[in-house]
Parts: sequence; C-alpha cells; structure tokens
Amino acid sequence: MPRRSVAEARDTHAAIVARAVDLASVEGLEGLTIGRLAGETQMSKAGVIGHFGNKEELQLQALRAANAVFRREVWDPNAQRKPGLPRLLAICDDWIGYLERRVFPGGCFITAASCEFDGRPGRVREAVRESVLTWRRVLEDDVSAARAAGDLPKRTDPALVAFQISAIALATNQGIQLLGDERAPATARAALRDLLGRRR
Amino acid sequence: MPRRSVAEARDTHAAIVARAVDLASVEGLEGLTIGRLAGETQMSKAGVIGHFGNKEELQLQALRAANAVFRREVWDPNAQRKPGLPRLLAICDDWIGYLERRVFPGGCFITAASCEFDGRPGRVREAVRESVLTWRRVLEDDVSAARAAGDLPKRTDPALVAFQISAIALATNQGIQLLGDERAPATARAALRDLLGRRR
DNA sequence: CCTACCGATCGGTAGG
DNA sequence: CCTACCGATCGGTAGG
Repeated sequence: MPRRSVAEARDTHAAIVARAVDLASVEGLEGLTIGRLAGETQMSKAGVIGHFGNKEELQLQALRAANAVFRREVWDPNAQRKPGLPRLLAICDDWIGYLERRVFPGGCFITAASCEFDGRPGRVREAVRESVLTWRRVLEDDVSAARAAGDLPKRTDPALVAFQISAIALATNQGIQLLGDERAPATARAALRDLLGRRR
Repeated sequence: MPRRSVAEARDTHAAIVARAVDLASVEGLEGLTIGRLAGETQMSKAGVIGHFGNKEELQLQALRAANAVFRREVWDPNAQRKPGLPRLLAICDDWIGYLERRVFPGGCFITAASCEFDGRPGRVREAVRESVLTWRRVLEDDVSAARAAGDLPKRTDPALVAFQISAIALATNQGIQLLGDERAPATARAALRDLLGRRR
C-alpha cells in the first residue's frame, strides 16, 4: 500500500473515529477493541493504532467526537437564541428528541461513558466528567436567565433545576434503551412540563 | 486439594459471587474476568468457572446478589410498613443513603449494568430490565396508595412519579460517582421534597 | 478443586 | 499504511 496524502490520512482518521464512536456506544469504550475496529474499517491493527498511539487516545478522541455530535444535535440548533426559559425548553425538547431518534445506536454515549468510567481514575474519566459538568452549567445558566426574566420563580435554585433536567434525561435514556418503553419520551416531556411549566 | 463438603462448596460459591459483585461494580460485568476473580479468591480459573459453567451464569448470579443487596438496603427496612406516602418517603431516603454510603465500590450496580447491557441482547440484559421494572412498580404502587390516601393530589400519575424518582436516583449516582459532588445527596433530597413534599 | 492445556484475541512494536 | 511478530490474557475444557 502506498503512503497516503495528508488529506487522505485525515479522512481515514475521521472514518476510524466515526466507526469507533458507533462501536463504543454499544460495546463501551473499554469493550472497543483495536482488532475489531481494524476489521470493520478494512485496515490492519497497526494501521488503526498508528493514528492514535494507544487505546486511551482512541477512547479520548471517540469521546470528543461523541461530544461534538451531542452539541450538534442539542446545542447548535438553539445557540443563536438568547438565554432564558424559551431556549431552555427548546434545548430540553431537542435533548429528548436526540434520545428518541437514537442518534447513537447504543444510547447516549456520554451517559454510557459516565457509568463505565465513574469508578476508574484516568484521563477518560476526567474528560467524561468535564462533558457532564459543562452541560450542567449550560442548563444552569439558562435557568438563571429564566429566573432573572421572571419566567421562573425567584426561589428557583438553578443548580437544582439543572440536576433535575439531567435526571430526566438519564431516566429517558434508560427507558428507551433498557426498558424499550415507547412512552418514555412522552413521560420525559411530562416531567419537564411538571418541572419548568407549572410555575410560570 | 481434597474435595470439599457441600457446605464448604456453598461457602466458596458465595465468596466468589461476593467478590464478583465488588469487582463488577467497578470494572463492569463484562470487564469482570475469570482469571482475575481466580487470583483474588486464591483459586484456579477452573475452580472458579466450575461453580458456574460459563461467564454468563457468573454474571447473572452476580447481578442476583447485587439485587439482594439493594433489597436489603432499601426495601427490607420499610417492607413492614403499610404502602403510602410515609413509606415512600422512607424508601427514597434509604435509597439516597444507599448511594451516599457507597454500598458498592463502583456505584449503584444495577445502574452500571443497565448502561452496560442496554445495547446488547441476552439473558443479562433481560435480568437487569426485570430488576429495574420491578423496582419501578414498587414505587408506582406506593404512589398509588399515597394518592388513594389523599396524601398526593388526585391528578398524580403514579408511573410518572416513579419515573421521576428513578431519574433522581440515576442523577444522584452520577453526582456521587462521576462528578464527586458531595452535595449530590442533599440536592437529591431537595428534588424529592420538590416532587413529593410540596403537594401535600 | 487442581494442573495442564486449547485456540482466539488482546494492546502494542519493529521494520519497511 | 502494511506484514510479522511479541508476551499476556481471554473463556473454557480434559482429566484426575
């Protein structure tokens, strides 16, 4: 095989990462193996690992790619809107939609990675932690803006509401993926109305 | 080594399962390996696997043992009380306490197993699903009793409230295990008050 | 419950 | 980006 150009190598790299994300969403980031990834991308193991150096770096890049997917699905559609309750409601709706559409074959990638790495130290765990914390802060800031605008009561605790919204998303993911509960998205939307709607 | 008596074999079996539960709570039920389990119980691999036949059966028994721990920690202390809001509040409090005390070193076993197996078919997945569903029904029944007793509003949807309580537990587990948020149990209790307390 | 062993696969390296 | 290879470990079996 001839050496590839820089552009071709970049495409190959991206293709490997994309496949790694789908595989890891089902098998887990630890269950992801270089051999299987090589088989599915029609490459040699050495060809695959050469793009990353080691498995941990592959895991980190898969996680980064998954974060980008989440951002694209849930954040980007609402990024232009001004912070506050209307945007928060839209974000929540897109979040449930993202889970409902099964964007990752194995369910929410970040949730799976959270459960898998919450008991083991290392760079992957810290990266997952940052993803979750960043997203919590986004929610919290919109809750704060909503409260300041008078769309949520003065007594509203933004960190608590961000926790409650995350909680609903975790349970929705479990409802869809594990329980096969087709009503889970509707239940989630009812819970969100209960949380954000009734106090307006 | 001499053959052991039936009683001794049973003790050995129980010791292996107990060790398997702790290991799997950190490494996952798939990450659990017979070789490592053998090392930690000072046995040969053949000695370990002889008790189960294959790895799937070991996983199922570890899951059953974890279910028993959860039941002991959260259900048993309240089993004698009559269904209704006071018992439901006590169950929720024991549930948060169970997470707070880190009964399993890697966090809630059933939650971890749920994330790990929600994307792969098989007996383990079905067993996890049954655990979660059974527990949801327990919550739902107490919500129904509380509503019938007039302790929750007539419009209360028991399945929705069971979903919301599960959601809080999932987020609490993530807060404690992944985020290292020491306020997570307090936040969870606030969320439960918000859910079950304010409407009385 | 052990020793000894099986084929398969793991993450990764050397060298081109 | 490949072939060829490394030592380690996987789940599991045979036989005692």
